[in-house]
Amino acid sequence: MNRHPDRDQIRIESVLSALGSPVRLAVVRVLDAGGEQNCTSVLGLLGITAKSTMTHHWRVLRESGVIWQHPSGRENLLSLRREDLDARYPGLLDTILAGAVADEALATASGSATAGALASSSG
Amino acid sequence: MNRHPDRDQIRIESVLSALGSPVRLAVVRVLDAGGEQNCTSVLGLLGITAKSTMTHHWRVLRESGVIWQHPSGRENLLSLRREDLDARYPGLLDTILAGAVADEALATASGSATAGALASSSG
DNA sequence: CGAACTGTACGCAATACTTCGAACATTCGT
DNA sequence: ACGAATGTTCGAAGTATTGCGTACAGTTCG
Repeated sequence: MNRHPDRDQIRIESVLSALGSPVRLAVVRVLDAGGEQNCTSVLGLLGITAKSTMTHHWRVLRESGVIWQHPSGRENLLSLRREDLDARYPGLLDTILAGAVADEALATASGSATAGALASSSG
Repeated sequence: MNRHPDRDQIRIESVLSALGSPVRLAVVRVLDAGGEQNCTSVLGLLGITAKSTMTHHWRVLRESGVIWQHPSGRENLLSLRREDLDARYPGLLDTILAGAVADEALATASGSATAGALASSSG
């Protein structure tokens, strides 16, 4: 049921497409900062209210090879596939993550309300 | 008329979203390998037949800050915004480009017909 | 077993993306 | 001015994405 792609099945187009969404990029940032978490935890840090909406995004991130998703008890733990992504595309994840931070610095300069959510998760 | 974003206006989400499309990623690879070219040249290397379709993609790439597009005579020359992208997201472009090559190596192992188009442009 | 908790599956509506053809604007060569 | 070449703009069709609510499945605790 998990449908994780093999490491060699991961494609850059799918990864970029998955991370091209503000919601999913935010998810990745949360996972990078906070490590393995359950769906509700990540959901709480975003502006999405419906769980079914996020189930869709987990799916996109999972099937593109960006995240692991493995059940633990009644929870479904999410984590970054760092090892695989770094192996296939060295530096990509860090560059994108750093880019998101850089973007935020410019966005806050213009005045953005949603920018604070991720900034607070790093402290 | 060209609607190029300023360097500080570029956002990683837009860049990733733009490059998440197979067609546009291929365009970027062609521009990286072949330098400044006109639309028809790039169009010829892809499987798209309609010029109006590519006009849409130029627009996406241009407005996301990935390419420059400047008229020269009756042509419209396309080129990568390497300096700006490298300044905003150091290493991102090279990593993605390298990732596309790496993907192709795995894709050709499985047998892909479209893979050859880009491989030949790097020689 | 039954209740609460966590997350998925399905269907639906709104929106965006992708692609194309036809018509138009601009430039170059004569 | 005329014709060829290069792209853009517009309108339209097909497809994909996004987000939500409801219903459902599995786990934990009493």
